[in-house]
Amino acid sequence: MRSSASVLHLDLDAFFAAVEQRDKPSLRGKAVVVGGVGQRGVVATASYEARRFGVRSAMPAHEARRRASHAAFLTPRFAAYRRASDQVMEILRSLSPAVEPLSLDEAFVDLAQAREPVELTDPGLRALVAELKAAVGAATGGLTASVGIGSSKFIAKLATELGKPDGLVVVAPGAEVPLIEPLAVSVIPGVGPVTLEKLQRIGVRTVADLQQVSVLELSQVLGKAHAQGLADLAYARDDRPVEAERETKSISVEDTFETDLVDRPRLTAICERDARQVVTRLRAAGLFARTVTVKIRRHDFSTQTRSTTLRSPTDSPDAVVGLARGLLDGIDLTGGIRLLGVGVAGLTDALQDQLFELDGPGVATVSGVVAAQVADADGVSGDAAGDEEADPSVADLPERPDRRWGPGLDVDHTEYGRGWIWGSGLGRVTVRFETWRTGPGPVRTFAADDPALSRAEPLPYRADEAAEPPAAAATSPRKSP
DNA sequence: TCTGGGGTCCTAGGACCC
DNA sequence: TCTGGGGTCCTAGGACCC
Repeated sequence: MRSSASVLHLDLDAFFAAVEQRDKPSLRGKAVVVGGVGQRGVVATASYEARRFGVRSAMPAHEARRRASHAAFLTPRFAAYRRASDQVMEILRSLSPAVEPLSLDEAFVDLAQAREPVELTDPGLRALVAELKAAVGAATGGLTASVGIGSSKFIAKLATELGKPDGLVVVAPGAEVPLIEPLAVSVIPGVGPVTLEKLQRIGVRTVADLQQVSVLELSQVLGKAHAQGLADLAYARDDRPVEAERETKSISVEDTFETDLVDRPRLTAICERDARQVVTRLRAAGLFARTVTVKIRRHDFSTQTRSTTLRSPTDSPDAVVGLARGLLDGIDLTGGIRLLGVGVAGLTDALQDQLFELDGPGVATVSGVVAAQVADADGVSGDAAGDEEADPSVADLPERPDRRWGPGLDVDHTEYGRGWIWGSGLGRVTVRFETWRTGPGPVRTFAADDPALSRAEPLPYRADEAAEPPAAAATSPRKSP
C-alpha cells in the first residue's frame, strides 16, 4: 500500500453491450445481452437495462432468456471490442507508460509513473479523470467508464466497483481500512464461491470478521498462500506493482459442443484443428512451447487434463498436433464429451537459451537413425555457415551435442557450430540459421526427407547417450495418418 | 435445457538429484 | 538389512478472474 492514491483503475461500463448500443442506435435504452447464443452459451455482458431483469455475466443464456425474453441477444463482435479497447488503452498510455490491461475493458494505470506529474490530491485527481473520461468518450464514440483511484490495486479496483456506472471514487490514503471493514469478504479478490463457503463455515462474513481470524487458522482452511494473501488484503495491505509487460504463460483453444460428442475420429479431428490453431497463435507471438495439454470436460462437467513436456521447445504444428492426438488417444471418452481443448505452456522465445551452436554446415540426426546434413546453409538463411573464421568467439564456445527426446517426438538432432537449429518433431526439423554477425534468419521447417537436408552418416552417440533409450517415443506412439 | 473461453496461480504427490 | 532432507521438475486438478 502506497502513501498516496496513485493507482488508477478504469473499467468500461457494460463494455460489449455498450459497443453494440453505440453501433446500433435502435438498441439504445434497451436490454442487450451479449454472449454465447447456443444451447450452452453464457452471458458475457448485459446492458444495465438487462441487468434490471436480473441478467448477469456468466449466467447461462437460457436463464437470461427466461429472465429477459424481450432483450436483444447478440453474439460478440470481438474485432469491434478490440478496436475500442485499443483506443482506450492508448489514451491510458498517454497518461503513463505503466498501464496493465486486465482484459479488453479494464486496466490499471500507475500514476506515480505518469508522463506529466499528476497532482495526487482529490481535486487534482478529479480534474485528471474528467479529462480522461472525456477523451475516452470522444475516441470511442461515447463509451463511458468508471474509475477508481487508491493506494493499491485492490483499493483502486474496489473504488471503481463502488462508483459504477460512469463513476469516480477516490479513496484517500488512510481511509482504506475503515472503507473495507464493513463490506462482505467477497469484495476481496480471490474470494470466490468456494472460498466464501469455507469462510462462512468459520463464521467469517465481513472483512472485519476476517481480520479477527489468525493466519494459522486461515491456512488450515484455505492453504498457506491463499491465507496469507487474504489476511493481508483484510488490512488493505497490497504491494502488487502495476506491470505493463506481462509475459504470456500459456496459449489455449477450446470448444464446448452443442451436444456431447462420443465419436472418437471426430474428436480427434477437432483436437487436431485446435492444436493447429494454438500453433498459429504461438508462432504469431514468436514463441515456442515445451508442454502440450489436452483438456476434456465430460457430460457431468468433470474435467480431465493430460499433458506432456518436451525436452526442448517447439513451434512445429506437426509436433503439437501429434502430441495432442497422442494425449487424446489416452483418454476414455465413454459417456460423452462436452468440451475439448488443446493448450501449450512452458513458453520461451527460444532465442534466449534454446539455441546451440553450429560450426560449419548444420548436421541433424533424425530419429537417431539417419543424419541429415544441411548441404547449403546459404540457401537456407543467407549467411549461416561456411565462414569458419568469422568470429573468434565461436571457437571458444563449447561443443554441445544436444539430444532431444520427448513423447511422440521422433526427431533427434545434434549440431555443432555456428548457426542455430531449433525445434524439431515428428519427422521434421525446424532450422533457423543465425550467425554472430547477421543475427537470426527466418525459421524454416524441413521434412526429414527434404532434399535441402542431404543424408549423411549417422552421428555417433556417446556411450552415455547410447544407454538412454528414446523412452518417450514408446510412451506415446504416433498414429499413422 | 445448468454452467463459455481465455487466462493466472496454487497445491500435492512422485521422480530425481545431490 | 536401512531409508534423510531439500530443491526442482513434471503432472493433474482446482479456484478464481474477466
